[in-house]
Amino acid sequence: MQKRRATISDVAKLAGVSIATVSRVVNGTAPVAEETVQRVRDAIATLGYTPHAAARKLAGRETGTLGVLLPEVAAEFFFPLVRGIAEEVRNAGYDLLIHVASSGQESSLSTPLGEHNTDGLLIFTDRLSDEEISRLYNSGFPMVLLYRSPPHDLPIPYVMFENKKGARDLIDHVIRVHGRRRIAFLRGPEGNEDSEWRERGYREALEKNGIPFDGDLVGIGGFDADIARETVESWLIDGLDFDAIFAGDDEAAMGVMAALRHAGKKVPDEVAVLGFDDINSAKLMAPPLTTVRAPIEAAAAGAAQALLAQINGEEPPYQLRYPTEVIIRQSCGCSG
Amino acid sequence: MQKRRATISDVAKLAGVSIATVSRVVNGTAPVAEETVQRVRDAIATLGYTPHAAARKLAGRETGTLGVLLPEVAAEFFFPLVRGIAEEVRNAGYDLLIHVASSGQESSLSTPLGEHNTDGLLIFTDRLSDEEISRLYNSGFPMVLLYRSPPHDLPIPYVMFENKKGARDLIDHVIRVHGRRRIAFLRGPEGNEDSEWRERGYREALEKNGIPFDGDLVGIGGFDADIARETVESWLIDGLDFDAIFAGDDEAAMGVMAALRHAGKKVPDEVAVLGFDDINSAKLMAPPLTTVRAPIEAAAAGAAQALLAQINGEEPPYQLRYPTEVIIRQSCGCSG
DNA sequence: TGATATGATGAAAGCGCTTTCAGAAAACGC
DNA sequence: GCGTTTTCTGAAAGCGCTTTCATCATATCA
Repeated sequence: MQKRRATISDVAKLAGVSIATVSRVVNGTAPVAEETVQRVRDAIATLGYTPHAAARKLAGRETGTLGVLLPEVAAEFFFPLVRGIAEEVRNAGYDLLIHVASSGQESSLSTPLGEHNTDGLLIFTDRLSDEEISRLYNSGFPMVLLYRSPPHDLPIPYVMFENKKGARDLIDHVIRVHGRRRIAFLRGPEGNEDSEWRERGYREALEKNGIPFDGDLVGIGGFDADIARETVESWLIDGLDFDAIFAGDDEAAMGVMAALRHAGKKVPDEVAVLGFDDINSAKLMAPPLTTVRAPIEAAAAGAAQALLAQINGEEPPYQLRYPTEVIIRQSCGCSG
Repeated sequence: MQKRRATISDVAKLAGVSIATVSRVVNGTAPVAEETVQRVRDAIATLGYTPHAAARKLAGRETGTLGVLLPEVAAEFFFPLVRGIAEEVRNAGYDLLIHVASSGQESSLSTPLGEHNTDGLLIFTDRLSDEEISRLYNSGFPMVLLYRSPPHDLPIPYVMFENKKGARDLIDHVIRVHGRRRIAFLRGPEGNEDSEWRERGYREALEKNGIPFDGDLVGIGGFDADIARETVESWLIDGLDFDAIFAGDDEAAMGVMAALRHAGKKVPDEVAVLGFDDINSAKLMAPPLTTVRAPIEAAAAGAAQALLAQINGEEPPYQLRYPTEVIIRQSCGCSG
């Protein structure tokens, strides 16, 4: 069934030239006579020839593909991210190898990604151990980290949002404008840096406004709707007193709203709800979510560019910090 | 900076064996003396050797990677899909090459995917022309189609949901149980087969219950929250009369709810809202969305398995049809 | 014990491509 | 006109690996 696919020598034979010439017209790496080009083109067309990627990579020094390491979790957050990367990578003529790290396999980027198989790595997962990252870095492998800073203070480029400032401004708003003082906070996944910075912003805003930090008002949200929902439900059962909840991110905010709604608590009258990221559905929630806009797609594209720059031997920016912006909608108490 | 990476011959030299032997211990393709194995293992460890994927692919006959062709659009729908595929593919020891087709480039799967570069393709996009698909099929290239049937009745395996039945049952519910009769329908993207089947189910339910089909009640939703929202908003302005909206999918349902809420229409009292897919946020909407559950992840995994089977020379199932199930929540009028 | 299977290894032939390196042909310079 | 570029093209050397094929011990059998 599977007829042998055409190779470069088939094309060469048909066109009556050498394989070197075929390679040259395919890649445009050297001048070839117009007439010859035409003959080769025709041969390629009639044979339906496609260059074999592996052979190409082996012969050339680059693999022509970039890897992305993603955690297993599904989140709306991911799509702009992948889109931003894919766009940039494609424009640069690279392929994108995506590796979704399962919780099972720890730092095994053994087979798919890694030095021999990609020209560079975009790492967005805590699944890769610090050691592995150090090892890759030390071998001079190009990479950039997404939303986490490098281990051991290694000078690996990374992209981050202005989490602290965004969170601070957001909390400040709900305190100053809406007079909230019992503001709860839902932490993201264990060890998540975005979450740490957001918490710092939260604390700073509290402090700035003379509100003492209360550990009881901090729970886990895991940047996940279901987890956040459970936390809030248990708070409700415990009779915890709060008049606002900063959910950590928008996904969690969705769970928070569901819990509140289920318990008959009015948002924002009784409890203000605040998110972070401004994912697409934020504006569609009931009530529309007041949140902080993080330029996810732009940041992802920036990361890809930094990686590409690095591969091309340029000095990439060490840290890419993307500005955030408070988006006022109605869940804080403002009127639409 | 970039020190030359260790190759198989470096390992062979260090271990004092031939490269053939190294290859054998790495792949376990032939018996090797225990002592030799150990020496080779040590050499690999001290050199930090990783096999070069391209070389491996070139030498062996398989590329060891599977391609997925995805449309550019971001949807929550996507992630379970990718997860299902990634999981299956990884378990089978393959890499996953993801290609996000941009609207710009038509059917150009020229470089990244295609015959020489992957062992098989999972196609989920209308970006690939029928001709291209036929061509690939005729060259015996393994592939499976996601959520679309093959062009020209080619026997290409494909996976689909029981869209019609799900939609029919859903609409039937809202008619019989809640007495709605002016049920609007929002079509998905132009040419989308899922949407076509859902519409058929919608019409069948209408017919079965003696409700004449009314073209005015059909609008475009594009499986997209923003588009759906606009359509409903314009309906509201036009004063269109309806007491239920089947949004086509859950994303669109979210937009529908936002439009209705904005106009002060009560859901479900004045207007029932129905979705399709049962994405994660469906249960978190206000009110929780009555929808049809489509086993997206399972279907994706099934598609991957079918592709793998095909690659291994087995006869894959021609059509994989995944059952759907109506999920009653509150947006239809039922009480939680 | 001689003949034969068995186990462990190396040599070497590619896989399909890119890329020097050179040579032939054509164009140029004075 | 004859040396010198400039264009165009082919031969051939790998890229790092897998995989026969062949070889040489060693183990097994009658």
